[in-house]
Order: sequence, then C-alpha cells, then structure tokens
Amino acid sequence: MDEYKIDDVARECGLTKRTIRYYEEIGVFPTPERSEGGIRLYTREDIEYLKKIVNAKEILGFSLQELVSYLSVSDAYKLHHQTYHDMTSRDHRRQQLTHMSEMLEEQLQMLRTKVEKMRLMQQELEQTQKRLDDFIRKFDEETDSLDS
Amino acid sequence: MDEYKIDDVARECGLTKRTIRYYEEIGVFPTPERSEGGIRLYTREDIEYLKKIVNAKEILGFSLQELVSYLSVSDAYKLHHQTYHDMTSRDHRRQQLTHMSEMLEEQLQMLRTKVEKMRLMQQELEQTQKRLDDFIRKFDEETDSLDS
DNA sequence: CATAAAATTAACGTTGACGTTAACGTTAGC
DNA sequence: GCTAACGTTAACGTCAACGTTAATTTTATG
Repeated sequence: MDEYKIDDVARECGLTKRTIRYYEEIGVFPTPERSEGGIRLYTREDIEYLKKIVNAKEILGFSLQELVSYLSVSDAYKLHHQTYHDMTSRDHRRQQLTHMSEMLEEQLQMLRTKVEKMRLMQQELEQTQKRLDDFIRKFDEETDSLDS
Repeated sequence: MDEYKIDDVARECGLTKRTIRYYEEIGVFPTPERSEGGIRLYTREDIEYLKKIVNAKEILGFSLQELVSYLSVSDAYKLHHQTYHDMTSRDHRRQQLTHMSEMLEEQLQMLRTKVEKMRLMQQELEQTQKRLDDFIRKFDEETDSLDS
C-alpha cells in the first residue's frame, strides 16, 4: 500500500492540504503521481521528504525560498542514486559530487554558527537565571529576618 | 551624549527607520523620549534593548508576537530594578520575582530543545557528508584504475 | 447506483512584517 | 535666516505563506 492521498500526508506531516499543494505550486515539493481521475498519490518516500522540509523549516527557521537551496542537496543526492548507471560522463559526475559536497559544507557552516549563537544566548539566559535566583534567596532571607 | 536619533539607531542595529517605528507601533519596542519638536531621542540602553530584540528574532526565529513574551522577562527585570524602593508589598514583589523565574525557565527549556534538535540535524548532515566523501574517494580510486 | 465523503482547480481574502510615497515640520551649517 | 538634510505622521503598497470559499469531479460505501 505505497499509496497515500493528500489528506493522509497532511495528517502525518502536520500540514494542511492547501499547504501541501502550495509547496508543490512553488516548487519545494515535487508533483506526485496522479490517479486516472487526477488525484495526487504519494509514496512513503514523498512523505519522508516532506517531513524533512517541515523539519528544516521549523528547526532552522528557513523561508520557503531558502528551502529550495537546502533541498537541492537532497535532490542531487537522490538524482545521484537514480542515475548511477546512466551515460553521464565521469567528469560531469565528479563535478556534481564535489558540488554536492560544497553545498553540504555550506549548510553545515550555517548550522554550526547558528548553534553556537544559540548556545551563547542560552548561557546568557542561564546567567540571568542564576542572578535572579540568588536575588530571590537574599530577598527571602531578608523577609525572614523581618518576620523574626 | 546619551542621545541618539532614529537614523543612528537604525544604522547601529541594522534596521530601517520604518522598522523601528513599526516595532514601536506594535509594542515590542518602547516609545522613547521626544525632543521639543517631537523627534525621537534614544538612549544607549534603548539601543542595547533593540539589539536584543534583533538578536532574538534572527537567532531564535521568533515572530514579533513571540518576542513580546520573550521580552516580558527583560521588561520585568528592568521594572524590578526601577521600582526597587517603592511602595509595592513584599508579597507582590515576591510574586513578580517567581513569575520572572518561571518565564526564564520556560525560555530556557525552549532554547535547550531547539539547540538539541539543531544538533541532531547537524549530526545527520555530518553523516551524509561523510558518506558522500567516502563515495567520492571510491569514485576517484575507480577512475585511477581506469586510467592506468 | 445513489449519495455522501473526499479530492480537484481557481480565485479571492488575510496576516505579518515591513517598503514607499506624500505632505509637512525640525535642525544644523554656512 | 535660508536651505539642505533629516525628522514626523499617515496612508497605501507589497510579498510571503498560507486560509477560505465555491464550483466541480472522483471515490468509497451502504
């Protein structure tokens, strides 16, 4: 049963049908197979791909435009496997591979700096928390001494 | 010279004047003092505050609505220092402090889970990179053997 | 096979986050 | 004190990312 209709996909990915069609419309999600009557039929692979999109969007805060570049890596990787034994020259193939590697490195750099910045904010917040809790302790001690 | 005009602020924070007025309009940035003629005059403190907003927005990917809740902590902290010696009761004061502490803890939880998710994506990407680089190595060895 | 449930396209509506323009007042430098 | 540069409000414009509705077709089920 490797066939899912749009509502199944929507449920599983936490999106609305409209959103899925919209993603297809702007090209961040491929147009799937259709039934005789024109109904979209998705595969499990499609769903996993869409989940990656949602993840990248939510976690990385990517806009849909940025997602296109992010996904090009994944796309290329797929293409790479699919056309493994076709007639493209070794040079061209090698070029594709290095390009993928470069894109990956770029993505990783972005991620690393983002993680680093978030960790800095985290430390800052933890400092503030520590100071606040210290203050509350002092405040309570003061209150105690007033009570006694 | 603790007086800056909107253009100075815009330059230093990397925003447009319109954006700054907009932030003021929707309440994520306080309305500053005005000159006799109605010109906005900002302090260094204002600028640092705005920088925090920009940072939170960019790094955390917060919407301006979410920023309001994020900033309420900072606001409360400020208020706390300002009204340190006024007539508010100790109980009310204590309540404010614990509320701040709770908000902080919430923010920290969000940050920690976000950082964790990003690190997972990072590891995934690094795995992919590793596999890809291995593949390229094999590819090159194969090419070498074809050449020889 | 009838009919309700679910899918399709197409078009207009909405919300957030500003950009742009106009019309006008303020300030700084010569 | 004049003028250019910079400020102000107010209103309309825009773009992304969908939501909503309508009108129609397809599919599943008693």
